[in-house]
Amino acid sequence: MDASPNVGLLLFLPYRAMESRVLTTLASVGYSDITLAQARVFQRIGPDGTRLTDLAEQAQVTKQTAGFLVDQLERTGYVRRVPDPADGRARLVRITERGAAAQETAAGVVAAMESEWEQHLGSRRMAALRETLLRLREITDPYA
Amino acid sequence: MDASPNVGLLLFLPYRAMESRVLTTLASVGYSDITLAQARVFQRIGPDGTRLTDLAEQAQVTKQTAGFLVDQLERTGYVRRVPDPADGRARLVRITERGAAAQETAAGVVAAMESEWEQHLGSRRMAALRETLLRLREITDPYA
DNA sequence: TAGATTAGACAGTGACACTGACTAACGTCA
DNA sequence: TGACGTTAGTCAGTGTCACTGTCTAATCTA
Repeated sequence: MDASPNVGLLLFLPYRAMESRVLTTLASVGYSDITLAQARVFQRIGPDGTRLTDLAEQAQVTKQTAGFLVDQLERTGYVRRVPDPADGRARLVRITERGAAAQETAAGVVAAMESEWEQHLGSRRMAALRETLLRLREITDPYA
Repeated sequence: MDASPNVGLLLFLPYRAMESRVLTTLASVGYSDITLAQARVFQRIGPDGTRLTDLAEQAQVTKQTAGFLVDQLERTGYVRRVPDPADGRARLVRITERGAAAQETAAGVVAAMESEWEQHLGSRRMAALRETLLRLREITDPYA
């Protein structure tokens, strides 16, 4: 198993490396009050706001869990809830200015790490990787 | 972000798909008392047994957490602890027969899923994916 | 043999994630 | 239009996971 790990595990290793780099960088520049689980929900919020139920579905957690995480994000000022004009039952989770700033920082880290990978793999392999993963997504992401 | 998700997220999606398929399959054939966190530790156990500290390092959790998970795996009969002949302080975590049976089932699911992916991607792309991920591992896995 | 290191356990705490039960708003259809 | 099923979200309670800090016993080193 160490000789040739399965592809699932091989996918996980770089994913985890990126995730933890993003989080430690965020913490080091002042966003130390955000956790992994919060980030996973946060990154699914669209530019015009997203409903709690949709966030829960995409992050594959229950509505209750998503609500709990959004509570925390709201308390620390990264998001706020506003009524959904289209549906009186629903509310939209929107990113605040603080949230947008954090998002920008995170995007920078992601870009930097991707370029490190490209350095190591070569741009051709990197492009092929991206394309292959997009294809794989078709059969592994129920929300694509 | 939905138009072109970052590579980190793209890596995560198939990984999660495989992980959850393995777990649900295990549960459906009688191994319903194993959790995700336990599985992550379990799959790092070598054929001759592995020390708790090594498991903790590879799974990137603390010794305490690893010990907690091994406790559970021991209680449900997947592993047992035996003294390490080479070091009186240490004990080796070994896979039991029940554990080996579960491991075989899991390996079957992984193989089936990989072949699904190969069907979808074509064998050439699949081989390239595997090779690229192995290269990426060099710079993203501290325990490679 | 004294001192530093290492393997592992115990206690306590906080973060997630779940099920189940509930309210309120929406949509439909007779 | 009003009863009925559905959907959005919350509240309460529970179990799992992962952490820090502290401790012991065995091992290694000088």
